[in-house]
Amino acid sequence: MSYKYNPKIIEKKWQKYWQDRNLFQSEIVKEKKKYYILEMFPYPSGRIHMGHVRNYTLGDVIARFKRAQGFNVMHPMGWDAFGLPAENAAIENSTSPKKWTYENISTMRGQLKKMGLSIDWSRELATCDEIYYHQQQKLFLKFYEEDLIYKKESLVNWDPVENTVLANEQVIDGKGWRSGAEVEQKKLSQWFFKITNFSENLLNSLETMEGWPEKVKAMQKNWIGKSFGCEINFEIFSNDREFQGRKIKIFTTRPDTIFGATFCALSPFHPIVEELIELNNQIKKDVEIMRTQKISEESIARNEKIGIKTDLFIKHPFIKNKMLPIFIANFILMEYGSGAIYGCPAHDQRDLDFANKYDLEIIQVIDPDDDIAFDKKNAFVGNGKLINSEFLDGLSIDDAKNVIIKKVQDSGLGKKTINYRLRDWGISRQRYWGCPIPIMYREDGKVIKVPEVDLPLKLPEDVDFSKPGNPLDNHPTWKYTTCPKTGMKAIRETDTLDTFVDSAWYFLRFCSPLNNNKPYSLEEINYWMPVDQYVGGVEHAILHLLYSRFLTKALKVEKLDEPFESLFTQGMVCHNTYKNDSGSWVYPEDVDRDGEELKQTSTGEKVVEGPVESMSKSKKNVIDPETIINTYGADSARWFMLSDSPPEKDINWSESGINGAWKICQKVWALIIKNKNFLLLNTENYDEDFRENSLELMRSMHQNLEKVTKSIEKFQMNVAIAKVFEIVNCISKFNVQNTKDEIALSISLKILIRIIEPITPHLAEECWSLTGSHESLTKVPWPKINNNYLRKEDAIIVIQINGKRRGEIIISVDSSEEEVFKKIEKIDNIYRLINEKKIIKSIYVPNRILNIVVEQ
RNA sequence: GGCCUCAUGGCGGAAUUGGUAGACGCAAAGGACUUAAAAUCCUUUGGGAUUUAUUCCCGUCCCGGUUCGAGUCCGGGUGAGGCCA
Repeated sequence: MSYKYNPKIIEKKWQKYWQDRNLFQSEIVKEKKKYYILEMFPYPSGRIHMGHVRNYTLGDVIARFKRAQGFNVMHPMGWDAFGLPAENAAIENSTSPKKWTYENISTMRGQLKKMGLSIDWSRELATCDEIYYHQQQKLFLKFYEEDLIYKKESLVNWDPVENTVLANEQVIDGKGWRSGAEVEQKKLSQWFFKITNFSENLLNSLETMEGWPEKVKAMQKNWIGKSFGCEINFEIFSNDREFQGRKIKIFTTRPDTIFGATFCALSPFHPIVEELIELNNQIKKDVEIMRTQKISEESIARNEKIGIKTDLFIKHPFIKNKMLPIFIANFILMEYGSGAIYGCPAHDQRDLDFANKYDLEIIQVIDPDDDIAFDKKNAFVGNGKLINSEFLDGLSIDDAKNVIIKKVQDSGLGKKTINYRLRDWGISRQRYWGCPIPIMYREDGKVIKVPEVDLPLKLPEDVDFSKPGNPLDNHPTWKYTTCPKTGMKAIRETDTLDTFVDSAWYFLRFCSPLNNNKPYSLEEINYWMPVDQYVGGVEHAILHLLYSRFLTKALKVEKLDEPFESLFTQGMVCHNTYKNDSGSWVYPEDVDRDGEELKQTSTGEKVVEGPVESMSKSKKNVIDPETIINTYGADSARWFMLSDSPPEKDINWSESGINGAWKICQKVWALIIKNKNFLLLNTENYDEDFRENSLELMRSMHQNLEKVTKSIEKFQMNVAIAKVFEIVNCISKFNVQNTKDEIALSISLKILIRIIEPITPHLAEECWSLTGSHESLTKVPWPKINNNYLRKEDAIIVIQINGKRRGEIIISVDSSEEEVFKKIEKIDNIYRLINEKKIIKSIYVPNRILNIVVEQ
């Protein structure tokens, strides 16, 4: 047998072994405790990348670890397979999105299998499978009936050249990514999920979700953005009888500043504005320009604040004869509050910028608690006491809010309101490669559901991508149909569903992926859900995770309220970037190190090393996982992904890192081969009665075993790896002197093999086969930690004088303070420091530290 | 601008949650083996001082505090990152 470990042959061998025996197939076993481990499923872009390797290695370690601990583990895999890139590929390579997607899936499935993941492939699904979107269409109709889905006019990014709707990420600097045309805002009728019905629920549940990172919970909390505010109805003052005396409902989160209000601003989409533009051509022109601008919170913050002055005023409710001018302003969202605000320039930066621009009055109503000077450029938004505010004077901001809200309510002017930043979830996409929406519009104007028996409503395959716009809409026949009840002519909905809908329930579908009658089976869900551990990138902290939580709640599946018990967000994989003289990015494998100089192999150009950044195709700082697996083996790649950096932090890919991983795999193999005769010893009943160096070995084995176990549980894979190193070092140094030692060594080697299985499963199985066992290591339980070996006979006690470390002693465990004192008298260095000095006090922590405080 | 994280050797990072700072790995240097290289193995490695020791001083971004004792807790600052503006 060779001392050199050859992963190429051995990894293939065990992958086949696992597959042939269906070792990772999972089914309900009522008497066993279940464990559902899930990693965020990949988009089938073509090939796996290092981010996937890290993500799925982490999940697989947990899956294998939990299996070893006796859990009934489900570890499925699928494909987030709908989406825009398939359409882009279709246009570029004149292939069909379906063909492109399934080919990619096939490639990537092969790559994942090469990683040796313990996945239950019998549960594989792709969201573009008819069987999957068939069930999703049923869910759509269910939610439509329950009034959780509705249609309304909404703004979209419109590319006037491509004649198509753009996703936010396709708008770059306000221009279409492909055409470069100025993107316009266009109103389209679109489908929405009433996620806002669940705002409070989604917010409250966060409190109880202990398995989630605080960071992610904080992001979701901000996103939902609950705030208390006040609606106040203001009366319009105008010379025009049309408007005079009418009311405008204004929303504010700062009702305390009402005496500092100096203007009113309306969204360009406000109903009053609709009337105004009919009367005044200039306003109409200006508003129309304003309406084409992108309006989002972000762009509002960045864009210049622009207002259109109207002839209207509102009457201040508490200051007699005070009139505030009404503007139409580009920084007011119709979707937030009531689409109308009053501006208090002294205490809101946005309002101040606006007031300065249009030369409006600025009235300070808050007197800062601290001596902070503020001026015409910087609004004061800190804490303070009310001034210039009549009956509010002298109150704190919070008190003033309560008083004014009460006053507003008592006088019938308005009411206290709770406001959420969270908007309803727009799920319409004017795209082809997505789940068709099972709705049709009858010629009499009625909206008709496609009957369940007619589902799935399939995507047509003969589509033409050469024309701009939505291929479904352009299809010559697909959208023309007839109402099944009346026979009237009808036109199908040509929007498809946002791919976030696909991924918001796939974790439920994994429980019964082949069920053709229902989206999910209750029995399976009751057993498997919730997901015990979800692992994925933090970039999905808000949308995907919030949508998944919403859908789970909306489905009301018995007691299931939250889908993911625990969440872990792993860091990214980074690499150095390289640029050549011509300024273009260079692939790392195309860089040659010639002493200090870097050269591009293919062109001979000089190369400059740039900063370390997350791997991305655009910067070419990518390493292909398959190349790495072919060269070093999957086990080395897996080891590297877990070592060094904590999983939640970014990891930097390095040649020396993967080399180190390769070396340790070889080292373990060499260690096992060297001692393979001892592996055959029967160690079943030899767990006690070790002495001297074998006792030493057993102690460090069990101490480290405990640390490995706890570290994996805490997701500190880098620490677990460090402890495995210590175990390897201990065993390597061990000298066999008698038969007891042989047993101790044999036990230790078997522990080592068992605990590296989650990390390097192929290597571990191969080593295990040398023990004479004919069983897969995956069936062998995790080693038991024997507490006898954790207990020590001696303790090292650190001696401190006045808090400074002055030495240490070794003394039997649980010695008293007196015994420790007795012992240190014999130590010159310590004795000389405490001798003839008055001991003021001493602090003794048994088995750890003795601190003696002496008079200086 | 608001909220939230984080800051430890040349590098990635440990540290029983207030109790020996720098585990483990990488890199580096020296040595062994070899005709040579690779591989492997051994030794050293936070900085400084000296009397080279069971020595002393400094040291976890900076300033201050609490404590017998602070990388860990509190206050202030600086810097980096994230989310929301």
